[in-house]
Amino acid sequence: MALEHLFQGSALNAVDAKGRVSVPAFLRQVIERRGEARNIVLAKHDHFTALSAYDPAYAALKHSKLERLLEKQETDPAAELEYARRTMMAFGATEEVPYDSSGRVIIPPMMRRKGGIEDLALFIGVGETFQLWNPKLFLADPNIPDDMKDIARFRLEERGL
Amino acid sequence: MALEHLFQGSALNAVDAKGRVSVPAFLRQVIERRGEARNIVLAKHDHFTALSAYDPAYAALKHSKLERLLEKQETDPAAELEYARRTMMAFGATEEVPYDSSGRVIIPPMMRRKGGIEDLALFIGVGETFQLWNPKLFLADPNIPDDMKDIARFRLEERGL
DNA sequence: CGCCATGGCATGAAAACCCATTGTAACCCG
DNA sequence: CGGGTTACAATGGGTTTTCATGCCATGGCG
Repeated sequence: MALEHLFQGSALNAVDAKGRVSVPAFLRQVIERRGEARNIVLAKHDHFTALSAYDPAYAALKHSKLERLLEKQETDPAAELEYARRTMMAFGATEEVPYDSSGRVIIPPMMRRKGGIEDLALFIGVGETFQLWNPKLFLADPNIPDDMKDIARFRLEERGL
Repeated sequence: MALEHLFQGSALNAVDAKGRVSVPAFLRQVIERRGEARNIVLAKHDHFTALSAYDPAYAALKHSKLERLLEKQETDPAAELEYARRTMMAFGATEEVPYDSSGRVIIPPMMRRKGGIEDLALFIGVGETFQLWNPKLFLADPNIPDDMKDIARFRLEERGL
């Protein structure tokens, strides 16, 4: 598989009182180039207290990826259990939300809690998908490279924070 | 992988008050031969206080390389974390900027700071990618060969600096 | 009848776009 | 070989468009 259009770049946007955020235009462009949809799929990130996001078309791709993973591991019962867990997470634990004409989505309350999102959302493109972080949690996470944290700090500064 | 068209040569261009720079025509030609895009991807250089730049097609190539690496390593959690870090650096820590009809890009403020770029940008083609340097930092860096510094000095002289 | 969710509108800042100027390098023609 | 001319590159400035975001209007539901 080789996706033509990849998510990249970073931005820090405000979450308003209603839980709305502008999805950065450069990410929306990728979504709309990949397919027709003006929706994004939100999921809790596998390893981080953050949200993972992508376009609906990518969800299908993700499914086939999981299948390939299973096939590699043949008939190992533990692997099958792992597969069941992952597919459940990949589809059950997600929410699809539309963005309006000005590019804003409402982050569903459950996702907002799962991702630890408060009044600021740090968007980070990571190729096939992008992530939404609470910048505070991003800076506190020991698994994030320092160079990335510098970027988060810069984004905060840009806003005078 | 072996790219057909390689970046080579050097040039010294002005950064104007708006943060704009002309990307040298001979570098733009390589970008446009490699793909359709009229964009460049900017990233902080791994080792130097300078920027690394390339075309979007090269970014996609980099991505598929990372993916293949991951699939080889099965589902080891440590490997997945490492993959997450790498993709975050490769895509989150970069910015894609378009150049206009006269071949200029605006260097985003964050990149400008990370690369130490002030009012002059020294472009250096290094094959698969090219670099943007503050000529002052270039001349001061002990890791740069003297012959390269001579070139930088010559570019400065050309401008009467 | 009031409240809350949702979608549309208004604003200020930033970025993309367009045109004009200058210098330089390639080219042509005598 | 030289002089003139043309083409293109780099840069300055001004104008329009887009973006993020606050605010308001609308409408369904209690």
